[in-house]
Amino acid sequence: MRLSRYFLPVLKETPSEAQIVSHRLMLRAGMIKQASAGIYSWLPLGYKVLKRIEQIVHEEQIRAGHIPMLMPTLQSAELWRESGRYDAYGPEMLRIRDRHDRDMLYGPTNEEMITDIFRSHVASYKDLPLTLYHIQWKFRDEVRPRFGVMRGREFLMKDGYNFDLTKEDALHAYNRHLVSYLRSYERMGLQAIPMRADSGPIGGDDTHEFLVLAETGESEVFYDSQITDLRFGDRAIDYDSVEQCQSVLEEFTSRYARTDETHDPEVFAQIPQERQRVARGIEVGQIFYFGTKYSDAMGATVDDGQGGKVPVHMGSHGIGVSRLVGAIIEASHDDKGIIWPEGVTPFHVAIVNLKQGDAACDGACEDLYKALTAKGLEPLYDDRAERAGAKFATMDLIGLPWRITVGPRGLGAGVVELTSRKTGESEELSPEAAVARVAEIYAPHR
RNA sequence: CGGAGUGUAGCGCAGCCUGGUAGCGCACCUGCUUCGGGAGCAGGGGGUCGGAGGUUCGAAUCCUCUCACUCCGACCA
Repeated sequence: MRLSRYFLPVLKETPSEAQIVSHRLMLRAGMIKQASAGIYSWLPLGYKVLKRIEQIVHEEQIRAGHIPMLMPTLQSAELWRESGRYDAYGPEMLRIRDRHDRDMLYGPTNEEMITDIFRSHVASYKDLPLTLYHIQWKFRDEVRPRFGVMRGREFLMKDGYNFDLTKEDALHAYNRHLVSYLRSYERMGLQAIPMRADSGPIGGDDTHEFLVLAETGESEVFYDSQITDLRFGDRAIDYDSVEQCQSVLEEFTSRYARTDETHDPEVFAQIPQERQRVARGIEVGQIFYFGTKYSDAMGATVDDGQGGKVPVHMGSHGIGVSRLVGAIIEASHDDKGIIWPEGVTPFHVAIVNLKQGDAACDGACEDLYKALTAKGLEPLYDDRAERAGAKFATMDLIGLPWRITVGPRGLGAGVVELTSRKTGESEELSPEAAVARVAEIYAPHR
């Protein structure tokens, strides 16, 4: 993409409504524009990041054997009356009446709808296990939306639902989700710690929340410092293996890690003092096992193969996709702007032309652009007639992890400069070597 | 939902108390100079001061109502 033809409305000054760094940077980098309280338009740059995150979530869910689909944003109140949640959910649910006076709602979640789909089409234990998911906009009419996309009213969420014959099978689904979530967050350059949590309005017995540590997090968290040394890494995992998934769960949940909702000071005190940590975190996902709560209420049963019908065991699992955009920025920025992890960056590499209009510089940039594109990379080429400082400031703000700087001085010596946004370190390379180097950097991310 | 605020150019703000030609910085347009970390000078365009009603010769300014948004707290992917 050539910056002169892109739509990137960056701001030099910080809009006054933004309090936390991710919100400020998203506004300044031209990623979002507020439409009304807690509701945002995603401008091109923000949209790109959102799509990258969504793509990672899809890939990891599919890898785990979960099946993508799409349910609507608007739902009929009927299903919610059946489960008993139409009244129970309260004013957070946005209720709408259509022209025929039918009660509708903008879905805050989809347990009812998915259970309805399931019971319509699945009647036998032979069709289990089954895990369906979608990534769709949700609406929760928060009393007080704030922090930009971190606590919006409309938000994009991946929500998945597993259907299993037995509790054991459903707990395997729970573990499978935990593993797939760990992988997903790591691909996004994040460390998200599973913490024992409270089930809230979804209901259920077993639940973990995934939290990204950040000073601006909304939840107070308590953990054993050993947990932050854990990495899932690129280990091979067989998602069908009960043992493997179980052992990952044990590895990542055996140490103390809880939110303030479930924090137990007595247990916490048993951790060696030097390993006790109190911090703040951002919730970026949650997994639940809730047994037969919805299948009982809504009659989702299967033949058990022995002449009887049994309600299926279910769980639901969510990743806050739009919230992750903010969470990643909270976890990765400096005073100049955003620093995108390679896995989610909107463009792979910046090309900064220091002397626009100079035949040698323009030509070298064009060649770089073509060569990078040919490698399947997406460069953002700053071809504006701006001064060097302005171009650097823009690129630092929007946070592309790598920048190739092309100027007459370097070109005279046959080199361009490859700079890491994160470390600020530069190396001088021939244009060909720079392209090869960038391709190599991104190889593990594609 | 309790408490506190704010709405004036695309963004950041001043003006309001004490009514009298709507202003500053950034951004934008034109020209010249500049050109490896948000350039300088000169010129220029852009506002029914959130909305409605009222008081007044006259309202951004005073009064009433209303809408929107933000912040603190309690609640939540």
